[in-house]
Amino acid sequence: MESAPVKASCPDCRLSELCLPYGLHRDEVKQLAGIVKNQQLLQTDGVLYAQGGKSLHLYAVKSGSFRSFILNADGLEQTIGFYLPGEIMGLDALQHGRFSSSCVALETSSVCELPLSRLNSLCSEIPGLQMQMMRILGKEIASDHDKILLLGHRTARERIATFLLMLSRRFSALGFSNTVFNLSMRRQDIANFLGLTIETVSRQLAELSRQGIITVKQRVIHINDLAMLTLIVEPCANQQQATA
Amino acid sequence: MESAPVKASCPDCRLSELCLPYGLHRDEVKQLAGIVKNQQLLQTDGVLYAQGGKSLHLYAVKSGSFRSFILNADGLEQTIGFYLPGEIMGLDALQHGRFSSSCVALETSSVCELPLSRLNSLCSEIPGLQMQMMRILGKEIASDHDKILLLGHRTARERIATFLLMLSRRFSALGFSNTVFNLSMRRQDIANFLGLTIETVSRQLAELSRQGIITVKQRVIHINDLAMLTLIVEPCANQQQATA
DNA sequence: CGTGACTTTGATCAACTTCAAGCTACGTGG
DNA sequence: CCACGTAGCTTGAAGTTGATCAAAGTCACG
Repeated sequence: MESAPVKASCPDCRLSELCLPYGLHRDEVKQLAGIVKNQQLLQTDGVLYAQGGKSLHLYAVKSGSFRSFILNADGLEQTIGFYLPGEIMGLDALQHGRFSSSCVALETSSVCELPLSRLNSLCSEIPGLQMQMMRILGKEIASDHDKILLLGHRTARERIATFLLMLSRRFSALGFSNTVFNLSMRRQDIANFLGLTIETVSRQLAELSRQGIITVKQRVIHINDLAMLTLIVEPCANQQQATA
Repeated sequence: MESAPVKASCPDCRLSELCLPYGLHRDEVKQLAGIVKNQQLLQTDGVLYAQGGKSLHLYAVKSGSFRSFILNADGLEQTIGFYLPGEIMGLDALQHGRFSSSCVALETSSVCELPLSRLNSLCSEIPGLQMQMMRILGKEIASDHDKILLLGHRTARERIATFLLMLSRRFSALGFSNTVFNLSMRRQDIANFLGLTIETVSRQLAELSRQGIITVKQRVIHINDLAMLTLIVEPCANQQQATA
């Protein structure tokens, strides 16, 4: 399916502008590439790291996608987020050196390993890298806040719409289509992420489909009316548009 | 009520072990204190920073408490979190240099201002400070994940119990009682934070009170049965305890 | 072609919201 | 010192949304 892991090479990686090297000079990127360990390849459901485990690395998604989740006291999962190429995983372990969540591959995927100790040293040497680390951490925090917003005060319909738009934007940033994409996660994962049941997710997707806003064919989503989907997420923008 | 802002002095601050100076050597703490700007004093509802505003500082709570929230597209608030003394605010602006949330004082409160530029430089010089920054950011992320967990799959009763326990632990860490404390936030803020309505919050508090688990007198909460409150949050711990 | 995982659809039910009214504490001015 | 007004909180009754329970449908893969 894929050859043995190759030595990572940030300067040649097409994701470098979305990933850790963003904003660094050419020679600094090379320095960074020097500490990146060989890529690790995972099959579907392969565990990248497990809650409670010791953290020695951060991980950058090289290809494929991942799902992170927390096991609560009852042993039930709460999906915390999905990771696409260029995104950094394992940040929640920076607090105590142990992962407070688990992370599994949703499909055949690969990651670049970033040893924390060497990354920390390099941050001291390269101010731009430290800046970028801060940006990435700030982004993770801001994105978690969006999730809190999503789960706090949104209807099932709004949650689904937000979820689809969120993916649309991220695929778009990766250079893929923002209207046609393939969900790598199961309905169960979506439901769990959105704080809903699979039945509700299924019904809401069916409803959006019935209204012609999207077309659903298994895991393939086709967004027919991006504007309408946006209106669902921002009801009051409706009025604003009416006056504009 | 309080005298004019005084020059911050981390080495003498009783919060230093909970705040940014944690883990630093004596002389490093002094260096840090050197960049901390004068404290800023805010009255109830005073705005520390506003969503969209440019970020030049991080803020550490010196006294009092704060509430951060996001205004969504409809103009409705979602409370993201509450901050107690020693906690760092303004981290979500690290992404783009602009605040993605607003922050207001819940009571007469004071903060220490940490200029980002000087903090960054100092991080390069003091590895321990950079470590602590990472820890603080990791903690923020982990705590946001707990909030996602809370909002995703919890009943109203479990949310209230979790909220009370969360405050109990934080007050305890500050050296205050973990069973008797004063809520600085209104019911509206609690409801909004937990993704509920004020009526539901009121009813759940009344129910817990009726069962003798807590006593509510306006904003004063008395936890009578901490173990029972914990059981509400971790239903299956019930069974585990039964076998132990 | 059959098995199992995943998904969809339908009917019923419970939890939480909404709407409405009354209560409590607190501050202000007469 | 007390009447009044207001903001915040509580309580009750009715209404919705999404969960739960149950069954059938679809797809992938051996």
